[in-house]
Amino acid sequence: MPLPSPLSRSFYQRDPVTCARELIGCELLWNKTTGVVLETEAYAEFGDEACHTFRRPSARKFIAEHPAGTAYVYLNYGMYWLFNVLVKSPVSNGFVLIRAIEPTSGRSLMEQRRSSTNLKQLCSGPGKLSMAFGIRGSDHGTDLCAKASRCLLAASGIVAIQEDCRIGISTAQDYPWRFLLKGSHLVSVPCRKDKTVR
DNA sequence: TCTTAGATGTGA
DNA sequence: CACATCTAAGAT
Repeated sequence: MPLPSPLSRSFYQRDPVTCARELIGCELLWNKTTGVVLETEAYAEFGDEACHTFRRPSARKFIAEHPAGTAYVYLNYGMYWLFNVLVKSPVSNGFVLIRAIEPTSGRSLMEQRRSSTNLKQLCSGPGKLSMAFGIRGSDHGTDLCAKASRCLLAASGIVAIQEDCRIGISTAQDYPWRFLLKGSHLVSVPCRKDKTVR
Protein backbone atom coordinates (compact mmCIF):
# COMPACT_ATOMS: atom_id res chain seq x y z
CA MET A 1 0.00 0.00 0.00
CA PRO A 2 1.48 3.35 -1.03
CA LEU A 3 1.29 6.18 1.48
CA PRO A 4 -1.58 8.59 0.70
CA SER A 5 -0.20 11.54 -1.21
CA PRO A 6 -0.90 15.14 -0.18
CA LEU A 7 -1.06 15.93 -3.90
CA SER A 8 -4.53 14.43 -3.92
CA ARG A 9 -7.39 16.10 -2.09
CA SER A 10 -8.32 12.97 -0.17
CA PHE A 11 -5.17 13.40 1.91
CA TYR A 12 -6.74 16.49 3.48
CA GLN A 13 -10.17 14.90 3.84
CA ARG A 14 -9.28 13.52 7.25
CA ASP A 15 -9.55 15.04 10.69
CA PRO A 16 -7.05 17.76 11.74
CA VAL A 17 -5.10 15.57 14.19
CA THR A 18 -4.63 12.79 11.64
CA CYS A 19 -3.59 15.26 8.95
CA ALA A 20 -1.18 17.05 11.28
CA ARG A 21 0.49 13.74 12.13
CA GLU A 22 0.56 12.52 8.52
CA LEU A 23 2.12 15.73 7.23
CA ILE A 24 5.30 15.10 9.23
CA GLY A 25 7.97 13.98 6.77
CA CYS A 26 6.13 15.38 3.74
CA GLU A 27 7.94 17.87 1.54
CA LEU A 28 6.74 21.42 0.93
CA LEU A 29 7.42 22.95 -2.50
CA TRP A 30 6.94 26.72 -2.75
CA ASN A 31 8.58 29.57 -4.63
CA LYS A 32 11.65 27.55 -5.77
CA THR A 33 12.35 26.34 -2.26
CA THR A 34 11.67 22.91 -0.74
CA GLY A 35 11.90 21.29 2.66
CA VAL A 36 10.70 18.44 4.87
CA VAL A 37 7.92 19.18 7.36
CA LEU A 38 9.29 18.65 10.88
CA GLU A 39 6.62 20.09 13.13
CA THR A 40 2.86 20.64 12.88
CA GLU A 41 -0.11 21.47 15.09
CA ALA A 42 -3.78 20.58 14.68
CA TYR A 43 -6.58 23.09 15.28
CA ALA A 44 -10.22 21.99 15.28
CA GLU A 45 -13.17 24.03 14.05
CA PHE A 46 -15.32 23.09 17.03
CA GLY A 47 -14.46 22.70 20.71
CA ASP A 48 -11.01 24.25 20.35
CA GLU A 49 -10.65 27.68 21.90
CA ALA A 50 -7.23 28.20 20.31
CA CYS A 51 -8.62 27.84 16.78
CA HIS A 52 -9.44 31.00 14.82
CA THR A 53 -12.96 29.65 14.29
CA PHE A 54 -13.61 30.11 18.00
CA ARG A 55 -13.59 33.90 17.72
CA ARG A 56 -13.57 34.70 14.02
CA PRO A 57 -16.58 34.37 11.76
CA SER A 58 -14.20 34.92 8.83
CA ALA A 59 -12.40 31.66 9.65
CA ARG A 60 -15.68 29.76 9.78
CA LYS A 61 -16.67 31.32 6.47
CA PHE A 62 -13.30 30.31 4.97
CA ILE A 63 -13.93 26.68 5.93
CA ALA A 64 -17.41 26.75 4.45
CA GLU A 65 -16.24 28.25 1.17
CA HIS A 66 -13.03 26.32 0.41
CA PRO A 67 -12.14 22.69 -0.25
CA ALA A 68 -9.81 20.64 1.91
CA GLY A 69 -6.22 21.29 0.91
CA THR A 70 -6.52 25.08 0.69
CA ALA A 71 -3.80 27.26 2.26
CA TYR A 72 -5.00 29.38 5.19
CA VAL A 73 -2.42 32.13 5.64
CA TYR A 74 -2.74 34.94 8.15
CA LEU A 75 -0.67 37.62 9.82
CA ASN A 76 0.29 37.16 13.43
CA TYR A 77 1.40 39.86 15.85
CA GLY A 78 1.24 42.31 13.01
CA MET A 79 4.43 40.96 11.46
CA TYR A 80 4.58 37.26 10.74
CA TRP A 81 2.71 35.19 8.20
CA LEU A 82 1.60 31.80 9.46
CA PHE A 83 1.01 28.96 7.03
CA ASN A 84 -1.86 26.53 7.63
CA VAL A 85 -3.67 23.95 5.54
CA LEU A 86 -7.45 23.59 5.66
CA VAL A 87 -8.59 20.02 6.29
CA LYS A 88 -12.15 18.76 6.21
CA SER A 89 -13.66 15.45 7.21
CA PRO A 90 -17.12 14.17 8.15
CA VAL A 91 -16.01 14.08 11.78
CA SER A 92 -14.07 17.31 12.13
CA ASN A 93 -12.81 20.27 10.12
CA GLY A 94 -9.87 22.43 11.04
CA PHE A 95 -6.39 23.63 10.23
CA VAL A 96 -2.88 22.24 10.37
CA LEU A 97 -0.27 24.84 11.27
CA ILE A 98 3.16 24.10 9.78
CA ARG A 99 5.68 25.06 12.49
CA ALA A 100 9.09 23.90 11.28
CA ILE A 101 10.77 22.63 8.13
CA GLU A 102 14.17 21.21 7.23
CA PRO A 103 15.44 22.91 4.08
CA THR A 104 16.25 20.53 1.22
CA SER A 105 16.70 22.86 -1.75
CA GLY A 106 16.79 26.56 -2.53
CA ARG A 107 18.95 27.10 0.53
CA SER A 108 20.58 30.32 -0.70
CA LEU A 109 17.18 31.77 -1.60
CA MET A 110 16.01 31.02 1.93
CA GLU A 111 19.12 32.61 3.39
CA GLN A 112 18.43 35.71 1.35
CA ARG A 113 14.80 35.93 2.46
CA ARG A 114 15.75 35.31 6.09
CA SER A 115 18.88 37.48 6.12
CA SER A 116 20.74 34.64 7.80
CA THR A 117 23.01 31.80 6.74
CA ASN A 118 22.45 29.85 9.94
CA LEU A 119 20.60 26.62 9.11
CA LYS A 120 19.00 26.57 12.54
CA GLN A 121 17.53 30.01 11.95
CA LEU A 122 16.00 29.42 8.53
CA CYS A 123 12.77 27.47 9.12
CA SER A 124 12.65 26.58 12.84
CA GLY A 125 9.37 28.35 13.59
CA PRO A 126 6.11 29.16 11.80
CA GLY A 127 7.01 32.80 11.15
CA LYS A 128 10.53 31.90 10.07
CA LEU A 129 9.53 29.25 7.56
CA SER A 130 6.96 31.49 5.92
CA MET A 131 9.68 34.09 5.46
CA ALA A 132 12.13 31.49 4.09
CA PHE A 133 9.57 30.16 1.61
CA GLY A 134 8.29 33.61 0.67
CA ILE A 135 4.77 32.81 1.87
CA ARG A 136 2.61 35.94 2.29
CA GLY A 137 -0.97 37.09 2.63
CA SER A 138 -1.46 36.84 -1.11
CA ASP A 139 -1.04 33.07 -0.78
CA HIS A 140 -4.15 32.85 1.38
CA GLY A 141 -6.65 30.64 -0.45
CA THR A 142 -4.11 28.80 -2.65
CA ASP A 143 -5.24 25.29 -3.58
CA LEU A 144 -2.39 22.93 -2.69
CA CYS A 145 -3.81 20.22 -4.96
CA ALA A 146 -3.78 22.35 -8.10
CA LYS A 147 -0.16 23.18 -8.99
CA ALA A 148 2.95 21.01 -8.84
CA SER A 149 5.00 24.10 -7.97
CA ARG A 150 3.01 24.96 -4.85
CA CYS A 151 2.16 21.78 -3.03
CA LEU A 152 3.10 19.15 -0.52
CA LEU A 153 4.61 15.79 -1.54
CA ALA A 154 4.43 12.46 0.25
CA ALA A 155 7.17 11.51 2.68
CA SER A 156 9.95 9.57 1.02
CA GLY A 157 9.76 6.84 3.66
CA ILE A 158 8.38 5.86 7.05
CA VAL A 159 9.35 8.37 9.72
CA ALA A 160 9.22 8.23 13.53
CA ILE A 161 6.81 10.79 14.97
CA GLN A 162 6.45 12.20 18.47
CA GLU A 163 3.42 13.91 19.95
CA ASP A 164 3.46 16.82 22.36
CA CYS A 165 1.15 19.54 23.62
CA ARG A 166 0.65 22.62 21.48
CA ILE A 167 2.76 25.64 22.28
CA GLY A 168 2.55 29.39 22.01
CA ILE A 169 -1.15 29.52 22.86
CA SER A 170 -2.98 30.84 25.91
CA THR A 171 -6.04 28.57 25.86
CA ALA A 172 -6.68 24.84 25.29
CA GLN A 173 -3.07 24.08 26.10
CA ASP A 174 -3.54 20.46 27.08
CA TYR A 175 -4.47 18.87 23.76
CA PRO A 176 -1.59 16.65 22.54
CA TRP A 177 -1.92 18.07 19.07
CA ARG A 178 1.66 19.00 18.21
CA PHE A 179 3.65 16.52 16.13
CA LEU A 180 7.38 16.37 15.56
CA LEU A 181 9.79 14.38 13.45
CA LYS A 182 11.63 12.37 16.08
CA GLY A 183 15.21 13.42 16.65
CA SER A 184 15.15 16.59 14.57
CA HIS A 185 17.29 19.45 15.83
CA LEU A 186 15.54 22.00 13.63
CA VAL A 187 12.14 22.21 15.37
CA SER A 188 10.93 25.45 16.96
CA VAL A 189 10.88 24.09 20.53
CA PRO A 190 12.13 20.60 21.49
CA CYS A 191 9.56 17.95 22.43
CA ARG A 192 8.83 17.83 26.17
CA LYS A 193 7.00 14.51 26.17
CA ASP A 194 8.53 11.17 25.30
CA LYS A 195 5.74 9.67 23.30
CA THR A 196 6.35 8.15 19.90
CA VAL A 197 3.11 7.78 17.98
CA ARG A 198 4.44 6.25 14.78
C1' DT B 1 22.15 29.60 27.46
C1' DC B 2 18.36 31.89 29.42
C1' DT B 3 14.78 35.66 30.16
C1' DT B 4 12.62 39.89 28.84
C1' DA B 5 10.60 43.79 26.32
C1' DG B 6 9.03 45.66 22.28
C1' DA B 7 7.60 45.85 17.43
C1' DT B 8 3.18 45.61 14.87
C1' DG B 9 -1.67 44.61 11.65
C1' DT B 10 -5.99 42.66 11.74
C1' DG B 11 -10.58 40.89 13.04
C1' DA B 12 -14.35 41.61 16.05
C1' DC C 1 -8.33 44.49 22.93
C1' DA C 2 -6.27 39.75 21.95
C1' DC C 3 -3.09 37.45 19.35
C1' DA C 4 -0.89 29.91 16.97
C1' DT C 5 5.93 35.24 16.88
C1' DC C 6 10.52 36.83 16.48
C1' DT C 7 14.63 39.56 17.55
C1' DA C 8 17.89 42.14 20.14
C1' DA C 9 19.69 43.05 24.39
C1' DG C 10 21.10 42.06 28.87
C1' DA C 11 21.79 38.75 32.68
C1' DT C 12 23.78 34.28 34.21
